[in-house]
Amino acid sequence: MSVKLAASGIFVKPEPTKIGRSENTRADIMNAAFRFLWSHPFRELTIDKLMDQTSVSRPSFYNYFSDTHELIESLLEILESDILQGASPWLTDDGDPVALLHQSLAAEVHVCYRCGPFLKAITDAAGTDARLEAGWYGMLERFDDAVIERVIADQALGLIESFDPWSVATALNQVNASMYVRAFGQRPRSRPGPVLDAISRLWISSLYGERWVASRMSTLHREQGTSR
Amino acid sequence: MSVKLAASGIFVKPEPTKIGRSENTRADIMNAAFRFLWSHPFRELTIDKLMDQTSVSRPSFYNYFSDTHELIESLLEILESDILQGASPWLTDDGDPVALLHQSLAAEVHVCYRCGPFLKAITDAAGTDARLEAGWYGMLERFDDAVIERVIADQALGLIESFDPWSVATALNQVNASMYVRAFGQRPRSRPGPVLDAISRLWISSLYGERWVASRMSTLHREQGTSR
DNA sequence: GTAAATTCTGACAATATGTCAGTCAAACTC
DNA sequence: GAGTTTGACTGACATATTGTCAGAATTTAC
Repeated sequence: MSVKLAASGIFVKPEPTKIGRSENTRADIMNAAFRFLWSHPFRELTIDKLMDQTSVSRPSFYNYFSDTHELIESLLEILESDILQGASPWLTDDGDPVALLHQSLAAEVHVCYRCGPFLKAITDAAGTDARLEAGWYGMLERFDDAVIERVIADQALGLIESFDPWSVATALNQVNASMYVRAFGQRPRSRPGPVLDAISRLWISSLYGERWVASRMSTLHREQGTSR
Repeated sequence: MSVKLAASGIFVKPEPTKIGRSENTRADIMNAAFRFLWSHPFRELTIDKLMDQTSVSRPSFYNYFSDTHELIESLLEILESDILQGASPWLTDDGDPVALLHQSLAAEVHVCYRCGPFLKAITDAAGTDARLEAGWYGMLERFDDAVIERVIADQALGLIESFDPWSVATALNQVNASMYVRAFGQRPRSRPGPVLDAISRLWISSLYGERWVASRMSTLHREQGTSR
């Protein structure tokens, strides 16, 4: 028995067939949180209101999470693997780097569009807790490292101009994260098309040069729906 | 009698010579907050601890601000004018657009480096209060609008390729804001040089094309200290 | 010097959090 | 299937922070 989270594509599944109420309760809480955060900001999430949406009482929350931040952290882990997976073409595959980059960005936009309000909840929550903030920055740094690695490889091939990859990679990943939060974090969400346009322009022009940008933009809206 | 905020360049000045304890107390509180946020994250700011750093008692806080968010909002207003002022060359002046843009970005980096931890406090606080969040987004939108206006003007002159200016301007401003918070928001702060490098590369390559980037980068570290 | 106005504070009520001892139910033993 | 063990659950409590208010204290006006 696994529970699908509405409109998010994220599953929180307890042990598939095993009985034990514990794992079910944990998934129950996580699902209630995700559902709540889809229509309310993180600041309105109290443990009281959250547990009202489950079958157990408020103190039971503390059997599974030490506080709301730890709960968010658990949800964040699920999200990270989802995003990384979509971003893999450019990071790992061989082939036209500009095409692969665009494909990866499209996939990332797609995932983040689908969980925008939750993404916003994470960044809001990160500001209120040191541990979660470290977790969030840790995730961003893992993304940075992956991008840096790819940039260095392409610099060695002469595809990318030789500049300090660290600061540019950091900045580019920041663009994405902050755009997703701002554009998709509150409903009604912005349409993903223009966001992908803007992000693609920044990544491609600052890494590979603007001569590639125009060709990508024209086919953009046809491609965006197909990925992932 | 005006009080200078340590290492920030921001002044909170009560009525210059007038007596009246009210305005002095208000400035006293704002300065205490700024000082506190320089070395502690926003989440650790309680009204109790804040007012311990002033000469009056905790309930007095409510004579001046309805809560901590309103206090941050007041400090934000001071900051906005500071930043806008430095960014004016590219936005309003005539001349080589790439040079002016670089000059504006350098000034903005300079200001934001000087109040990095406070900037982080604002974004953290924005996540915990709807009104402050609206104020923060409002400020970002005013920046967006100014950039859009300039982009449209340069597109009309053929200096910038014709693309949807809204999404690109939004993305570019997001780069800056999020980089400032991440790089300068926690001590030890990153050095401003590489941050300016990365930001400049993104702005210049995505707006005017990468052929301008290299020339800017070489002179960068000599220029950065002189502006403003 | 006295009255009016403003600023300040001690004490209170409200809300959310985290803890814990004790209860309850499932599952295991024989 | 009765008794025991294990783990999940809950009511009640202690704590922390917030926001309010009536009255005290201080400044300003006359």
